[in-house]
Amino acid sequence: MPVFLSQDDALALWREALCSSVRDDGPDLSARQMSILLTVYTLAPPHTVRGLSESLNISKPAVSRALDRLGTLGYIRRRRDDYDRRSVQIQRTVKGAVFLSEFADIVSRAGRELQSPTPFEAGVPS
Amino acid sequence: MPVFLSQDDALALWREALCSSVRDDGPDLSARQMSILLTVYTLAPPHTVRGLSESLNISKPAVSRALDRLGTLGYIRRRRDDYDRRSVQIQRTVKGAVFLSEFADIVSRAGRELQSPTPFEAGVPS
DNA sequence: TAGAATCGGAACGGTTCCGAAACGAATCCG
DNA sequence: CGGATTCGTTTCGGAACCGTTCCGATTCTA
Repeated sequence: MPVFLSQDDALALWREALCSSVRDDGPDLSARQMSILLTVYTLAPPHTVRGLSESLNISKPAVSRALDRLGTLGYIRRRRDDYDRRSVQIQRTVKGAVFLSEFADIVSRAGRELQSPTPFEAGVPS
Repeated sequence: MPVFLSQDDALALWREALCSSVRDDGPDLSARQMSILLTVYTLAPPHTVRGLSESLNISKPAVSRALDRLGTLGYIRRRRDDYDRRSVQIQRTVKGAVFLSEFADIVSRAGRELQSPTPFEAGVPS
């Protein structure tokens, strides 16, 4: 079901979740790295370097490097495709699933704690 | 008003919004950089390097460098505090407000489109 | 079977980031 | 006044990342 968020709520939700993750010493992933990780874990496989590169509009080497980083963190694994041995399939790991599960909790909690009154108007500088 | 999100919805919302931003060639901000930007724009001023460093559990030089990056993008501005000239106040800019407003729209749209269309749209092998 | 196309990744030079330590400037305090 | 403290920034060596280009391996195709 759809969820309707005002601009202020959207930013407050994002801030609360992101700051919580940062405060708890979560890995400092870039937007690209996080989007790759989420794509691999929430959309149907198979996931390849080329597919991620095209769907996210990122260069192939950038995807490859992001996978290096996510692999170092233990969040994904590369596996050669047996039917097309040029290809590599990106696979999920238990550690990555745990990380995203905890992250989802943080986002859920941030949503639950949303207050209606705008903390401060997102306006222009004085 | 609180918003209740299941784990799956939380991750789907985050993925859809983040991937949209990445696809549209949005700046590849790290979690730390984005959390600083959101804090400056959605919580009441004044914002200082030390305050951000403590509230986000990041080292002071890391905050200073993140502000360099956000300043280069034109999203924030530094301003010497006239009452304590050791301090620097982090100020908002029109460009930063525009960026966050557009980002909020992306998040809102992602929420609105939750669990509606095309569960298996991407990455289907040819 | 030979050539073209596709796959992921390595090499390259340049930029950005990290934490620790040290810094100048400004303020506080004894 | 003068020493201690606080503030933000700079420096350092080392690591990660960027896009471009190129490469070996594999598969497709004529």
